[in-house]
Amino acid sequence: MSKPTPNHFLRSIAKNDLANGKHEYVYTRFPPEPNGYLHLGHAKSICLNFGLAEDLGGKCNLRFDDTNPEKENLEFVESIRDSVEWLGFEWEKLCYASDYYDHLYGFALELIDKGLAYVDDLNAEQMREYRGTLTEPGTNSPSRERPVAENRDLFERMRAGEFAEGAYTLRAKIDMSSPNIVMRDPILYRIRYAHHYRAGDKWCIYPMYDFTHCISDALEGITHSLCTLEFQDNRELYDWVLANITIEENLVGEKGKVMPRQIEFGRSNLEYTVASKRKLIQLVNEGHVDGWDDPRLTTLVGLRRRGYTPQSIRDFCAEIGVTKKDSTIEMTVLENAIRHDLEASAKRVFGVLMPLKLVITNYPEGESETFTVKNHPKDESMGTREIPFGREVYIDHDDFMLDPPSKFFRLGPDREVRLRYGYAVTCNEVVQDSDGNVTELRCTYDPLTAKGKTPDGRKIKGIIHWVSATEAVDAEVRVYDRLYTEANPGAADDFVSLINPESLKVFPNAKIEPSVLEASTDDRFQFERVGYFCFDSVDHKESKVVMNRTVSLRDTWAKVGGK
RNA sequence: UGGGGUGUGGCCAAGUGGUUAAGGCACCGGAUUUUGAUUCCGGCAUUCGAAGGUUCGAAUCCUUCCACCCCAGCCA
Repeated sequence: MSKPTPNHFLRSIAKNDLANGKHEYVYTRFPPEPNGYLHLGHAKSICLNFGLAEDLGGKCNLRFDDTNPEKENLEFVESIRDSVEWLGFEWEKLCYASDYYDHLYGFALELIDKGLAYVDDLNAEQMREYRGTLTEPGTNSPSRERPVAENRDLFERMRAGEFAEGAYTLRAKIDMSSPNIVMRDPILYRIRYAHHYRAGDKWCIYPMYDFTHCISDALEGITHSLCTLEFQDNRELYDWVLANITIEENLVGEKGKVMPRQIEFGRSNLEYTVASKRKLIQLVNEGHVDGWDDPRLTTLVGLRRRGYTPQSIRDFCAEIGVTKKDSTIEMTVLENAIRHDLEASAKRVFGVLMPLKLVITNYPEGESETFTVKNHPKDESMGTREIPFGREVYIDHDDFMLDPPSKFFRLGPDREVRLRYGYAVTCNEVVQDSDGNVTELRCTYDPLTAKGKTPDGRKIKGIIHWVSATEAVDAEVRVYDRLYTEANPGAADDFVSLINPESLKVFPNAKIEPSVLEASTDDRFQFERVGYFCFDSVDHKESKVVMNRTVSLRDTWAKVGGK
């Protein structure tokens, strides 16, 4: 099932760098900011960075890009670590940009001393005005020609906490008329009196991303710094910083100096989902979903709770590829990945979501039997299990119609259907309540049809699943559907109004075959003819079975118009 | 209108001047099937954003044009 390694452009670059001796090894890093939970987009980056290193015999660090204390915390760090591990990747080193604050400060001093950075007293609004526009060059700040000694003094005092937030910034002295706005004297440091979840209160100045990221890469000996397309303009600054500081050695990386190269790749979006952190926070805070791990979300914790396997997500990432253009992936690609994995690995069981009692009137009262059935139709190594059968069983409401069309291969008045692994039964009587709802079916069975046999050779097209009425386990089953009614909810003004009201259907009275109770809590099942299910990691207890539908089976009947 | 990018079937995506333009997903047929599942076979771009040009030969090279995305946070 594991696919051949896809040869995308980044892999070609890395292999080429190895082949021509530019690098002796490939060293990548996955650098999330710990300001939220990881989602599928991050999985793409994780699979890319860790996968490339794995593939080419290199290394990959997990690095927290934690330079904005106001948004970051330990809970996110732990969740991110957990998700990366869950996906099955091992980092060479666990790093934090905040561990480089001392080094970073030193490099800032170096730039000041070289006359390549200056302390500016423009406020945010003034700075915007001086920056110019997309089509007009900026103008130099009055502080731009501040003498080196004064810059150094001011910067040291910024660090010492002598100034208010926003009073000063440290800026790189590059070119206010650069066509690339990133290069118009970018801010390197800002004053923030904020507690850092890791560095505590040691600092009141914090380095900006553009200054931090390239240096972090260099310190760790990263060879290929992969990031998304929107950082393409930042690459010029990335290179500028590294070209203008002195890195004697890679302080925490491999020996020898390497100049990391930033290369960008396109993001992938999934239809019917949103990935923006802001929107996810809104969904959680306004209670539209159950939390960051709501099974309808494509956060990694959500997908995990939904029943997605790490393998399926890795396969998905391999399937969508890596290119230099942003893409929008159809939901079926993700679904195919998990179906493919679970088809091979999930144990088959019977589960009935909407139970309809079926009484076999000619089956001896008080008697019962058990059938020994395969846990997987093709994989003998998965063994067998016993399922109890008796006079009363539950079948799914969907498998009965009062007035079925001819194409409906299931049960209806006077129709015959096979109870899978058991006998053929014919429906003789339909019991309805005063509202006309079907409440019970009374059938007769043909004792000669045990175990799939039909001695007289008659064809029984319909086969349905069932569960013993006396032995079945009660369960709550949650069936999920896409969270939005439109393919690109993120583009709408009010994405909340696009939430699919049927994204969660709860079946509180489901009946499941008893063998499920013997399984471990992270086992996954195929309810035959229905879909793939797992136990809900939050609400499932021994005393109350709660299961989630990961994904349905392909259903050509539903497509024809059955449901 | 400045700069940086991208355009191959419904969605992804190989392809880097030379057989009939890989593959996956989706879709449509058909076979097998005690899951309308799986599996299996078959179909699905005379055409690569457009128009010119170079060449014996182009999705691949050149020119022009068009479309879309990103950049004016003391976020990352």
